[in-house]
Amino acid sequence: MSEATRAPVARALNVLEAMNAAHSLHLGEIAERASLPKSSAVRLLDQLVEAGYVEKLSRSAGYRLTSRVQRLSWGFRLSDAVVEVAEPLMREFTKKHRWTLFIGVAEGDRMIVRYGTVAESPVAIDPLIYEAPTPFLLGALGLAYLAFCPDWERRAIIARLGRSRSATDRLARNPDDVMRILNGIRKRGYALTSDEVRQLANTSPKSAADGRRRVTGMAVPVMRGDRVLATVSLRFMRSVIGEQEAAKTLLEPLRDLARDIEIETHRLTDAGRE
Amino acid sequence: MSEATRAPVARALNVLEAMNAAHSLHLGEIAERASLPKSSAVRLLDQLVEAGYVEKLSRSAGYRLTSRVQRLSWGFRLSDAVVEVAEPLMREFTKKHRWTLFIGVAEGDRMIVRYGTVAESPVAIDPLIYEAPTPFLLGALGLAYLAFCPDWERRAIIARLGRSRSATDRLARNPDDVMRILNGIRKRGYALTSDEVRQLANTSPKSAADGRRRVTGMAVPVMRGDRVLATVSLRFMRSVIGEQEAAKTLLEPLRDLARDIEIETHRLTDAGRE
DNA sequence: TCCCATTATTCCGTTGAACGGAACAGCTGC
DNA sequence: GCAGCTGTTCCGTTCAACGGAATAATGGGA
Repeated sequence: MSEATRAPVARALNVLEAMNAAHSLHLGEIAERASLPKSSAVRLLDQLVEAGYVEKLSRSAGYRLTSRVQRLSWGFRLSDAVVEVAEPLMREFTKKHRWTLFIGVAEGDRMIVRYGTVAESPVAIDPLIYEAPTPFLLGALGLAYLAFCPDWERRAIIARLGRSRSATDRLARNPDDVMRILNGIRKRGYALTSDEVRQLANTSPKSAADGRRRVTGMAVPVMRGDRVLATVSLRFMRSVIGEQEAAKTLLEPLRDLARDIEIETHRLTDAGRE
Repeated sequence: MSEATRAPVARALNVLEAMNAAHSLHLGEIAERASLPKSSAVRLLDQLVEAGYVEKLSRSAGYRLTSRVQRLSWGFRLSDAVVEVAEPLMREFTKKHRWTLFIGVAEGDRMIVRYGTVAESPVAIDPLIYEAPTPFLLGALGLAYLAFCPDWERRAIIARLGRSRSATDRLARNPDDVMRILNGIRKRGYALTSDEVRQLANTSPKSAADGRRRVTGMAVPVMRGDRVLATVSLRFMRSVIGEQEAAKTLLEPLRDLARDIEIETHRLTDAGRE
């Protein structure tokens, strides 16, 4: 028992990683890549065989991963990767520019806020509710998603929203209005909470959306090909900085942030092994 | 300490699987899905966090998988899945029809024999060498691959073989001959070792291929869309059963086998979770 | 605002599983 | 046939894993 943390699970996972990275799957190489004595490697491999993740072929052929290893990462989606890489970048952004950021992903017929830099911002605007679902049409996050997602996806979502029981979703009943607003967003390159929502809300007298909101969200998409992986929204108070000025000074950094997230996500999910 | 195998690694892997399958990732659900007492679940989750596979968000938000889980199955390719599902089906086939089967996948500029039902066959023809690489042009396995793979892939492989130092690969120097033979195979629906190889070998006087081989391979592809995942070859002795008769009596079962492998592979790799 | 039900977290004594060095066995190639 | 290498098995030691129970935090409802 020499040095590093004697933790069987970490070692076993190291073995699995080693097998995923290795070329040949002989005991020697596995043990070496996992930095384990061979006797330990054998024991752990036996357990992995027992558990069904690894198959032992023969003495000479060594071991092989089984399809069961897929179950260990099935649930990890691209949207999780985006959020993961986005978090540190978002914190950095907020430390520099003060305003709070939120990132959201689409899930079914609504946007889910997955992270926010509330703790890093000196300006406490919104509380952070993890995994908070918000209607597509009520915030910059959702509007940005709809504006930049592929056409077929946009049609599908809006059609579904129109059939929804929720009052806010039913703003999508006039697809023409929605499409006009989304076209404006696409042309401009970013979504704003206030004006677009106000426009939609006015079509329905008793809307929950309040035209006099003090806080505005400015959102841009994080793309992957033609798909929108997530949208990032910058929240600022109109009493401090007007929308014009916000767009002038903050839009560029916000777009850079989105681009950085795209690049890092790509590296994280498509990168080779080793 | 109650019942089942007290093995930390198996438990930890259960936790990971549970997290991949779960909807919400609160301690309660994770522990329940993994059939663990909560205190154990916490301990294992801590280890997974420590090892970087899981992230703890907050008390209320629970846990989340990190992108690192992908490393646990990166190396598992479709070609591995094919071989895995093929093995029991091949054994069944050989028990029924006596002759030995081999399955091979393409890897770079050669075919790799990944499994053979040598143990199940009463007729000992070939030894089984796991992971044995064989040249593309020297066996039914490789010829079947080349015949049925997409056109762009065929061109690429043949071009590369033509540049190879190996004498057998260099049979691909006359692409026209090769293409003519492959066309024949495609039209017929299966590849044979003997005649095609003899034709190629004759173009090069001192070839390793022996026209008087006693054993013939009859190979069909296992497809996925337009890609060839693997090829399966039936090996029989010409002294016992002629090629005509083999095709008449064994081709149909062989094709059924290939189809079954295709179906099962699809189920294994595309199936939903839970 | 307080209280209660629910859920997460921490503690701790016990125990058996994990550990690796070393001896042994099996295969390969010279 | 022998030498060298690689995988396998054995075994005494030790400490990490274990889970029940006490404790703390949370959130919802009145």
